[in-house]
Amino acid sequence: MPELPEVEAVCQKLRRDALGALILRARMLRKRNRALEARVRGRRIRAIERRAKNVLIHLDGDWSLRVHLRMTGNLYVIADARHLPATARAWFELEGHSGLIFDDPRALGVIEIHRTDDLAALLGNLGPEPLSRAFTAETFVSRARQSSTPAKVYLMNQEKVAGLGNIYAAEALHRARIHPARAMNRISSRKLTALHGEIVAVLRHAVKSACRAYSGPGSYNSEENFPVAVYGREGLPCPVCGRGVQRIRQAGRSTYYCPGCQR
DNA sequence: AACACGACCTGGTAGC
DNA sequence: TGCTACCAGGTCGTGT
Repeated sequence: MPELPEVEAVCQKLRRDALGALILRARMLRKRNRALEARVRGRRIRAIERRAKNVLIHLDGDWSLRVHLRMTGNLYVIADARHLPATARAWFELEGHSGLIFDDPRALGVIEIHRTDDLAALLGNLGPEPLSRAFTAETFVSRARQSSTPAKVYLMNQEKVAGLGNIYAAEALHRARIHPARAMNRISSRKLTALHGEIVAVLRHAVKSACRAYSGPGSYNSEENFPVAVYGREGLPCPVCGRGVQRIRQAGRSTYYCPGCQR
């Protein structure tokens, strides 16, 4: 479900609610994982960071949890650890009876424990963080020009840009006026540079919206605050030109775009 | 190398 | 109401 902005909101809230907390015990609820349960017991949460759509929870003793929320995952602290949601995947009892919950109705998410030192290799294939200095227009454009992949599919590839998903890839392409099926190496450098800027702008805006809207349990309603132009709006008028938004299928996913604006 | 597709899971909703 | 079909903000492995 969540893309970079929603995962960022999860991390920021988790820092407020769980940083420094001691894990008294853990329980994997769907499928037992005794190694993980034993390894986190008695450790304190020392840092929480996001890398692409992964939540990294660093513990004492150079152990780290990697959580990927995939489509429906969520990670939050509840005041009373006994009140588990029915869809909880994992439960970490913290000091003071509170609980860190990995909630995941569709059970597509991932939770693993690794030596902190091993994370770099594990996540080594991910592309640059789009909100970091490493994501420059120059490197984005030069890499893009070497690929014949359709623009939307390219943007969804985590090895090219880390953290974009179906919504914000579509929105960035709409703002840059690029057709989602256009091969990257057939887009001008000028337009690719514009696309780079729109990726950053869309994500910055969406992070703010997601952080404002997110409150823990429940869904990510960032759409309430982030004004989507095309995503999920098949048949509705494009807010820029008024033409009907179209939906096509790319790599098994729905892509929304405006046939008037995007060429 | 680059792409499409199914698998992984569950739940919500539209249509008959 | 009850059934079916299809949809969903992600990623991986396999096949062409």
